[in-house]
Amino acid sequence: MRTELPMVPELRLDLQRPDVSEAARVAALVGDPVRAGILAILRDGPHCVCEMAAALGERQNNVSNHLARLRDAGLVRASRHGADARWVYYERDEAAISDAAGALRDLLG
Amino acid sequence: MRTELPMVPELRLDLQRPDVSEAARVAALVGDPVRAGILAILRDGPHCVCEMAAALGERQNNVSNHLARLRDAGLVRASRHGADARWVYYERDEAAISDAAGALRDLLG
DNA sequence: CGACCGTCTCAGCGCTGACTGACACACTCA
DNA sequence: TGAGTGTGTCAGTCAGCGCTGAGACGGTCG
Repeated sequence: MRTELPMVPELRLDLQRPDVSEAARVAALVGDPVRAGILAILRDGPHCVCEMAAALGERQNNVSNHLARLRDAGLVRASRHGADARWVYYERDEAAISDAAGALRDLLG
Repeated sequence: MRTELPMVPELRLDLQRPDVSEAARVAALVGDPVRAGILAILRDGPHCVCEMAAALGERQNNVSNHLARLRDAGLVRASRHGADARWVYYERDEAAISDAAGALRDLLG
């Protein structure tokens, strides 16, 4: 039972709408299990699409779709393999991910 | 241009599917702008539903719906006002929110 | 060159989830 | 007791998103 609540209800209707668009945008991206799994797999270095698809139990084009979302958001980068350019390796953009984590930390304290 | 990539493509199909269910669950919750706004407003102490609805520009029953989602997840607590029990004040459960932030920090580094 | 491979793109479909309106509930006050 | 207020709940509706299949692209190897 909280005692610091005001004894008389005093509505505070002057509250400003907080700007949480960035945090919500990032959280909605990470909120998908496939995209969260991709970011988790890429923690230990670059991987190609087929490796991640196999690890996640998802089809390649599906993983590719989610990778495009993460790429558009700037959270991952793509680069073709030097020896066999058919393989596309993805890696995390740690700077962008750090910014995203900062927005979430600002919201969740 | 990364030079530490293997010169010959060696598929690593032994990757384990990482467990990101908790992080994805939390992120999907925070991924909604209304719920993110609620958590932001509650950073400066308890507020009743009508205050948050006014600040967010949303209807009371809609905010109440989102509060139920956050309540079921344990991120917020509800308590009726001592003087006028019609008002329901919500406050953040900092322990649960800290756990949620930990799961996201573990994923985003 | 042609066959094959890994990846990307996109229309289509199905389903989840947010918003709404109406109603019910708990409480206060005249 | 009745009206009025703040909140909760629920079915209905609809936009949005994820998954799929088919096709196209770029690259490799014979």
